[in-house]
Amino acid sequence: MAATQTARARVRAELTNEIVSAAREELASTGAAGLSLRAVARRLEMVPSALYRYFPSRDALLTALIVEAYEAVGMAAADADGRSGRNPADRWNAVCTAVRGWGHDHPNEWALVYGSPVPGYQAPQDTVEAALKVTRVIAGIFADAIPSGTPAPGRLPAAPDTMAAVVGPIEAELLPGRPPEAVAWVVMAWTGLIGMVSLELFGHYEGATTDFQQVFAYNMGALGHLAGVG
Amino acid sequence: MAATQTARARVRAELTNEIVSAAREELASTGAAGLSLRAVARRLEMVPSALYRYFPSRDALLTALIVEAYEAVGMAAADADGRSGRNPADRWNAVCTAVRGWGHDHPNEWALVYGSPVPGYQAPQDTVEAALKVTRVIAGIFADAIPSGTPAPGRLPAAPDTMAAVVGPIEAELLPGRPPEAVAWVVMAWTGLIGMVSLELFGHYEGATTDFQQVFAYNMGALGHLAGVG
DNA sequence: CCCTTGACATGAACACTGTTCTTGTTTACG
DNA sequence: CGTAAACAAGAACAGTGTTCATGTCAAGGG
Repeated sequence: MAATQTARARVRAELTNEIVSAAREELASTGAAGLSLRAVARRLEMVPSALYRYFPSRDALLTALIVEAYEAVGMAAADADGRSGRNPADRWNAVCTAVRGWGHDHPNEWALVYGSPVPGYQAPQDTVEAALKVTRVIAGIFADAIPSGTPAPGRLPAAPDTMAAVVGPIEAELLPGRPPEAVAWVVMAWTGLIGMVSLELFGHYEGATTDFQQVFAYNMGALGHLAGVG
Repeated sequence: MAATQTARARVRAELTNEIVSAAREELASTGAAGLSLRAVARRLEMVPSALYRYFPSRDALLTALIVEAYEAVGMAAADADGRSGRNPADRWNAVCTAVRGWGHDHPNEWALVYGSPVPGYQAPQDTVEAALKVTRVIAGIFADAIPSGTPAPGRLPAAPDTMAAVVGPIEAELLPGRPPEAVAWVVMAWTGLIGMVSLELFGHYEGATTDFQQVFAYNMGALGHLAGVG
């Protein structure tokens, strides 16, 4: 029967969620590299091998967490964008603040998705789609800030002719009709945002400043300004 | 006697170097998280516990590799800077290319220093000094490009008054007498360079472009231009 | 010169890890 | 009702970092 099937499937889905939740808590406390499948099992009062009925390997569990994290940070960015007004600069700054805030609240999840990849781990296709969420938000701001057909300002060096072809796929999807430089702006903005939060969370500004929040805000503002949403 | 002491100390130093070398090879092949102390011992035909005479823990061995990597990438940057001419734009581009090239040649070392920190690992003071090498090279280019006392151009929003105090320590050391915005430029440039290479090596531009080399070159050029060395 | 001290190497052991396999047990379906 | 599949349990394997007791050897002092 379909009802019994769904019953079994439902308890299975429930337990799968519980496993992911336990893994998330474990990740939050011990970090990505130290995430132990056995510790997750202990937390659930299960035997380690039982987890293999739900996830074929530790990497599969990690993948679930990665997708979750990508979607969470993407949601944080989208929410912040939605709550801010129509001004591109405000939207950009709001997104930067939100993304950085999420990273501070979930440093281990951040390291999991934006840190060094686990050796031998090959990102499945599920993750790359989830990873695009933040990019889409940023590209959306730029797409609104740069009307279609706008010529490139002289502030930036002209992109080489091949640039459009090089980044063709994402340009067509996210920034149709915009000048080829626009893709570079989005890449610069995204790279600057993710890069700066990463380097901060990974401790690379340690001792360089007494109030990184201020440096971050100024730099993101400047970056947005230069890239065209200022 | 001093001679005998140095003899023993010398063989000890030699063996220490051999251990680090073996660890470096091991790192290059298996990655940072998979670096196994026992595998290093096997490579040297030693018993694992013997390594503890030379390094108190696996983390200490990692620290040695981290310092080595920082110095290597810093050397690559400094060499490229030295080989290029006096034009700040050329120097900046040369450094970017060199740093990215080093990262491509040593992806695991890159992940070790710029990737997610090992959980529980606390960076000793040795590493932070070595980590500054690249920063110094970049700051040197900016210091030469921006004569002391130059007012900030209107291209960037003015830095808040507190900015100078916030980043005071490194400003005084690396960019004396430059406008407070100069520090932000260096931070932006360094962040953009390290961030972009990191995100590339960690696979975050996968599928976004067919020729990342070109995107990188263009973006670094634009970044340098905007930050004042163009 | 002997003899003690300390550095070194060894191998066994401990507490872990991810993963697999075998053995029941329960649950759904023809 | 009986069968086949899903599940849980526990033991086992190979691997990890680290510690400890034991043996071995060179250096230095009395």
